[in-house]
Amino acid sequence: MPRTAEQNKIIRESTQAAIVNSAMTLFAQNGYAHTTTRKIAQQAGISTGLMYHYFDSKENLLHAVFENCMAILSQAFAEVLDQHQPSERLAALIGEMFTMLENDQDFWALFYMMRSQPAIMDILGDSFRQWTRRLHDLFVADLKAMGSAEPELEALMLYSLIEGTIQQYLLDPTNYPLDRVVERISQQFVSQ
Amino acid sequence: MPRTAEQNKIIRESTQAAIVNSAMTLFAQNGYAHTTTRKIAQQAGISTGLMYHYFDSKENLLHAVFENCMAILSQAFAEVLDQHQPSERLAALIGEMFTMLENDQDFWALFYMMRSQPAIMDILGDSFRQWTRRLHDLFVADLKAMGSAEPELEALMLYSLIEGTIQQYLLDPTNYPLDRVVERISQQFVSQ
Amino acid sequence: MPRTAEQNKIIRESTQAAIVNSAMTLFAQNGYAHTTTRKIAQQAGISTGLMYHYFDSKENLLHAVFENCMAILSQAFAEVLDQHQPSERLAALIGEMFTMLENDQDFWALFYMMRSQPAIMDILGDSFRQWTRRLHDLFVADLKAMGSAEPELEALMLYSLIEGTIQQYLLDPTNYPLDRVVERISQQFVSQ
Amino acid sequence: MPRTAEQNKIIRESTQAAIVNSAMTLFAQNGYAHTTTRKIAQQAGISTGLMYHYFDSKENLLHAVFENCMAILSQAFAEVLDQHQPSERLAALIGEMFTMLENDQDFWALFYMMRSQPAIMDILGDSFRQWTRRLHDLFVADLKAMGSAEPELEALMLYSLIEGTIQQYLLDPTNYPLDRVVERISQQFVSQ
DNA sequence: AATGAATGAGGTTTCATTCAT
DNA sequence: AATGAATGAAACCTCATTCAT
Repeated sequence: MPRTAEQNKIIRESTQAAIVNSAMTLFAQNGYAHTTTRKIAQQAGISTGLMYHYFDSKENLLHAVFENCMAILSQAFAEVLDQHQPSERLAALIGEMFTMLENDQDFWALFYMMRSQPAIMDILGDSFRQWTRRLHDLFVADLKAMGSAEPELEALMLYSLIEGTIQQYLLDPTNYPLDRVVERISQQFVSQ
Repeated sequence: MPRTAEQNKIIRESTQAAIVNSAMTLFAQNGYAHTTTRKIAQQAGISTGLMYHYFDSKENLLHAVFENCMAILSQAFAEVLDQHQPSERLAALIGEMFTMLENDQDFWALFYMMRSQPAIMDILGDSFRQWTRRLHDLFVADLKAMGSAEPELEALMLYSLIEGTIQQYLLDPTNYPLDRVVERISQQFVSQ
Repeated sequence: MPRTAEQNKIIRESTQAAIVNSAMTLFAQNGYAHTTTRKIAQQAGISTGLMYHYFDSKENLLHAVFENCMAILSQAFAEVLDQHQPSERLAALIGEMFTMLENDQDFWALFYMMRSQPAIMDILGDSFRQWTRRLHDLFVADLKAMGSAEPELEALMLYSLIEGTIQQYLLDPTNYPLDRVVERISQQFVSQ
Repeated sequence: MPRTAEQNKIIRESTQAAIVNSAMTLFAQNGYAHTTTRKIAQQAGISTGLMYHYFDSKENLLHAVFENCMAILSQAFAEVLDQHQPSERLAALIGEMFTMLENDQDFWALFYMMRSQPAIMDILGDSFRQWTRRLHDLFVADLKAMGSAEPELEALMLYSLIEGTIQQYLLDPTNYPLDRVVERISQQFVSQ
C-alpha cells in the first residue's frame, strides 16, 4: 500500500527543507562555487540523486536558497510591522536586523556573498533590487511619519549605515563593537 | 641573438601587468570561480602556459590581484595625504573614494566580491582586516584633529556609511543618487 | 474487500498492455536510449515502481516490445494467409505491409530502429534473423507457386525492395511517392 | 621554443582523425548511446579532456563523424564519376557501394544506425535527406542517359533495392549471397 | 496491485595545471 | 620567454532500479 498523499507531503517538505538548509549553511561558509552538490546532499543526509528530485540544478537550488532568505526576512519584518506603530517601528526594524545578525551570522554572510557575486547577480539581480527597494520604501515611510525633512535621502543614509555596519561586523565579529554602533545609529535616526 | 637583460625585464613587467589587469577585469565582471585561467591568458594576449611562468597558480594570481588593488588604493591615499592638512584631509579622502567609484566601478566590485567570498577570505582575510584597520585609524586621527568627541565611534559610523553607499551604488549605478548621498555624508562628517 | 482473481487478471493485462504500448510509441519516437523508464510509466499512467512488477528491467521491456511487434506482424500475416490462395497471396502480403506502413509509421520506425542498434541486436539479433527467414520462406514458396525460375533470388530481391522502400518512405513521408513505388513493385513481382 | 604552426597543424590533424576514427568504430559497433566519451578517448589513445579540446560535445563529435562519412562517400563517388562515361557509370556506382560494403561493414552499419535513431535524426535529418537526394539525382541522370522510360521511378526502385540489400547483408553477412544479388541488380538496371 | 521517495553508479563535461618543443 | 597540446581529477547531473509503506 502506498503512502498517503499527506505522508508524502510531509516527507517532501522535510527533505526539501533539509536540502535548502544544508545549502544555506555551506554556501554561507564556503561560497557557492566551492560547495559541491555532493557535500550539500551529504550534509542533508541524502543521496546525490535525490537532490535532483527536488531541484533541477544547482542554480535552481540557489534560487530556492534565495527565496528562503527572503521568506525569513519577510517573516521577521512582518512580525515587527504588526507589533509596532509606524512612528516607532523604525527602531524595531533596525533592532531586528541586528538581532538577526548576532543570532545568525551565516544568514547575512550568505546574503552578501550572493549579492557580490557577478555570476549570481546575473540570476538574482532583479530580486535583490526589489528587496532593497521594498526595505527602502519602508524606511522612507517611517521617516516621513517621524517628520523627517528629507526622508528619501535619510533612508538612503540609514540603509548604507546598516549594510556597512553588518559587513564590518562580519569581517571581524569578535572585535567589532556592534552594540555601541547600533546604539549610535538608533540615536541618530530614531530618537528626537 | 638573445634579448638583453634589460629587454627581458621590460617584457616581464609588461606581461605581468597585462595578466593582472586581465584578471582584475574578469574577476570583477564574472567572479573568481567563473573566470578560467584560459580566459585570463587570452584577454592578456598570451598563451595559457605562459601564465604559469608568472604565477604559480590561480590562487597566486588572486594574491597578486589583491596586492595590486592595495597598491592602487595606497597610492591614491598617499597623494591625498600628501596634499592636505590633517584637518581637511578627511573630506579629500572621502572625495577620493567616491571619485574612484565613479571612474572605475570594476575596482570596487572586485574589492567587495573578494571580501564576501569565504574561499577568498580564507586566503586574504588578514590582509583585508589590516587594510580596514589602517583606513579606520586614518579616520580616527582626522576626526580627532577636527575635534570629534567620540572619534572611534564616529570613524566606525563613517566607515559603514561609505562602504554601504558604495555597495548600494554598485547594485544599481544608473538610479542611485550618488552625488546627493556623498554631499550629505561630507556635510555630516566634515563640515562644522 | 480484496479484488477477485478475475478482476486482478484484467487489471494486470490492461496495465501490461498500457506499458508496452507506451514503450513502443516512445521508443519509436525518441529511441531506446533516449526514453527513460519514468517517461514510459508516466505515459502509461502508472508509477515508476509499478513498471517493475511487470517487467524486471528496461531490457526485459524491450523484449516484450519486440514480441509485441512480432505478434502484430504474425496476426496481420495470418489473416492474409488465411484469406488468399498461395498463388495470389504474395500480392496481398506486399499490400498488407505497405498498408501497415501508412497506417502506423511508428511501427516500422520502431522495427528498424531496433534492428540497426548494435546494443539491441546483441539481445534480439537471433529473433530478427528468424523473422526475416520466415518471411523470406513465404516469399520463396509463393514465387515458386507462381512459377518463378529463381524463387530464392527473386525473394531476396523482393525483400530488399520492400525494406528499402519502407525506409526511404520513413526518411521523408511527405514527399515520397509511395503509391507509385508500391504499384511498380507489385507489377514486377506479382503480375504476369 | 614553441612548436611551429606547421607542427601544431600536423598534431591537431592526426589527433582529430584519431578521435573521429575511434568514434566511428565504436558508434558502429556499440551504438551512439552505448559508447562513452571515455571509451572513445581511450581507444583514440588520448585523455578524456583532450577530446573536448577538439569537439565541444559528444553531439558535436557525432556531427564530425557524419561529415567524415559523407566525405568518404563523396570521394569514392567522385572517383567513380571521374573515370566513367555517364552511360556506364551507374554500374560503376553500384559496384562501388557494394565493394565498400564488403571492405568495411562498419561504415554502413554506422550509416544506418545513425539514420534510424530518432535522437540522431533530429540533428542530422536534413543532411541525410540531402545526401539521399544527391544520389537519387545521379541515378536519375544515368538512367535517363541509358534511355529509361521512367527514370524517376526506376531510380527510386534502384535506391530501395540497394539499401535493402545492404541491410539484409548486414543482418547476416556470413550467409547472405551478396554476389548473386548484386549481379542480379546490375543485370536488371545496367545491362541492355 | 500500487506509489513515489530514495539510491548510487556512471556519464558528460570543465578546467587548473603540466609538458614537449 | 613562449606556445598550445595534453592531462586527469573532480564537478554536475541522469536514470535504471530498489524500498518503505
